[in-house]
Amino acid sequence: MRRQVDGRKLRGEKRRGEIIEATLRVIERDGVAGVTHRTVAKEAGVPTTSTTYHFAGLNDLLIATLMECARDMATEVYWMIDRARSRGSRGAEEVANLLAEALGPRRGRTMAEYELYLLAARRPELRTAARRWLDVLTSMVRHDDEVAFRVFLAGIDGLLIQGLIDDEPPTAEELRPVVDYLLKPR
Amino acid sequence: MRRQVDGRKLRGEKRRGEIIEATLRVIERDGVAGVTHRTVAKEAGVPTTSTTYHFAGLNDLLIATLMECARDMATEVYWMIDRARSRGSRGAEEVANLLAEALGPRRGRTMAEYELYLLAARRPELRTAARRWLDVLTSMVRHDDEVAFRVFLAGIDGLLIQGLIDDEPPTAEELRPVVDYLLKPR
DNA sequence: AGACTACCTGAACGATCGTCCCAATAACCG
DNA sequence: CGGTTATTGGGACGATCGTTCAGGTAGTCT
Repeated sequence: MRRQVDGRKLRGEKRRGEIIEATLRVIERDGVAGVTHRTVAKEAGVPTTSTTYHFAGLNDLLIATLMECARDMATEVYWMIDRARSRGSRGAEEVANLLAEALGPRRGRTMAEYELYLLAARRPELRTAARRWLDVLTSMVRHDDEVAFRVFLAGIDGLLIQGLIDDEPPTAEELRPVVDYLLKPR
Repeated sequence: MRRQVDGRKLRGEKRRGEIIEATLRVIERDGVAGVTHRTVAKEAGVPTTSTTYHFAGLNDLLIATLMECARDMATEVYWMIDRARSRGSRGAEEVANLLAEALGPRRGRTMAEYELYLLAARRPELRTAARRWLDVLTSMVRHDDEVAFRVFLAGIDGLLIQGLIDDEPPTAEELRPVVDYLLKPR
């Protein structure tokens, strides 16, 4: 039974985490295409070979980044649903605000998430991670609403993607009627 | 007034078109990341320098490919709407079938379209081309249904993207209830 | 203290990249 | 027919890529 952890491993895993965060920043700025050992290392402020030491290859670095990203997405959208529910009929307003935020100040992050999403489409080993936030949300909802909830999630994805190619990001007010209609029960 | 076109330019534009088609095939197979002068040239069966002659750079090649792709998408979805309308209440079935087809046999093409979509998010000069099919469809619909139609288009996009990260593509039967709910009037 | 091990890093390798250069070809114009 | 021009294609340049390697540093263990 080891009571004292290896200080070296602690620093190593800390640096590993910093590299992942730097990778995410690079993807937000330049896209997945801009991710190389050297750009990530420069962003993280570490030597080039450090990224090859902590990750078997560039592929593993992207996988680890998607894992981290998926975890963030899941907890974030979890709290979004929670807040929207607690506000009752004002839920639509809350959703519209969050969409406008994702397409405005957090636009880079949203692009990064969908790029990793498409990366998962080509690499089966990434799919469970990419699906995680969908699964988390689906498990939160009543089973008799399953179809309505799937439509809701699909609508959110579609609004975000279409909002990404707008010349200027849509405001919460513009999004509001669409979200209202999307949430309106049949 | 020139009545006789230059035969050289005709062959040149034909080859230019072949390069664009080859680029689209490369994107379907390996993604935008796999697009280089050399891979495209090999796919098209032309020497490497031919792609740099007909396009000012790799960037222009991707732009031209997105243009072509957007044109195809617009006409394709135009006929989808047309067919769905002519079938009246069976429209939902038609839409579900087309979604299943886009996620099954035409999965590579669907991935390529969304990759180019995200590319447009980063390059403003591509946005009008990427938005073309949205605009074409929006102009087809009655103005009092605008919100409902936007929700419909967003739902289609969301279902396609989510279907791309499924381990096995959803069937038309699985898609059917969701599409039904999506088309159900409020 | 000495052996051990995990972490760190500068240098370098071969491969591939975008792009340029220039000669060759062939269709068009006068 | 000679001159012009658009297209073709082989070769090469410098830059950058992923990855390897060998040596150096510093915590941990006996």
